[in-house]
Amino acid sequence: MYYEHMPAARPLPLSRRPLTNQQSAALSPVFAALSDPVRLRLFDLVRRAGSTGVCSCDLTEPLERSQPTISHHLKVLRDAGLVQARREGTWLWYSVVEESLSSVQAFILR
Amino acid sequence: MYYEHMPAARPLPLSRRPLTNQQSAALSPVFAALSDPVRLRLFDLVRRAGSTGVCSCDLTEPLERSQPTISHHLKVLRDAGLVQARREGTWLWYSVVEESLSSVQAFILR
DNA sequence: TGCATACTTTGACAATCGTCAATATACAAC
DNA sequence: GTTGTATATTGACGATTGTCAAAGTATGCA
Repeated sequence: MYYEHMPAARPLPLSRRPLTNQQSAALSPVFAALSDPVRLRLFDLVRRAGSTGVCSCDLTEPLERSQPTISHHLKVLRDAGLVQARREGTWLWYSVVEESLSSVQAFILR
Repeated sequence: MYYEHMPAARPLPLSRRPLTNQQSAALSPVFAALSDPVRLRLFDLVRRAGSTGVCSCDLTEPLERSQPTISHHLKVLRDAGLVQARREGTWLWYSVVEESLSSVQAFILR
């Protein structure tokens, strides 16, 4: 059953091979970024704002968390490549990175 | 921009409303279950085994973790509803719960 | 320069997590 | 019963996490 015991002459197509260590290491941070309920709602609010984006200051109230906490969560989402920030004066406008969920989508449909 | 300021007379369709606290609380454990690289590969190996399933004893070696650790991770995946176990003698055959990723899929396409 | 606003970083805390060794449980065969 | 195999649970450990108060940084304006 373990894949090492399979014949090597005809390798499976790439997508049908077991997830490699590197693949899982690259993918798990995306899942981790969405593994917190506050971050899930945060990402949803940002996505809902569309290409215009949403000011970070408008996110603390609906999520009932302190401003540093929201800033922390936004950094996690940013580090995972899920959202991006665009500065406009003192404001930061957050918007989702389009197709950032494609790796998750690919894993589901794998 | 905050949704409470939107007119209430014509509510958005259910899927276009902001993620509720309950929805995020129900969804985040699924993401959390897949947020660890070892569990990601574990889930992938189980899914790869198809409806036949795979014996837990065949999972410790490829993942290079101790038996209790694999057992722990399998429990996390089980609690998240991602995999299920069927006993056959002393063996436990693990298989994925079909459509267990539908909630994740729904969130992505939301 | 100074002040105000928007946001980040630091530091601390309790809580949770991933891991393993040791132990316990479940089942089959004898 | 005993013995052996498969899996789960317990307990401990360091590491990471979510949270906030406090302090720091950045930008704009007077």
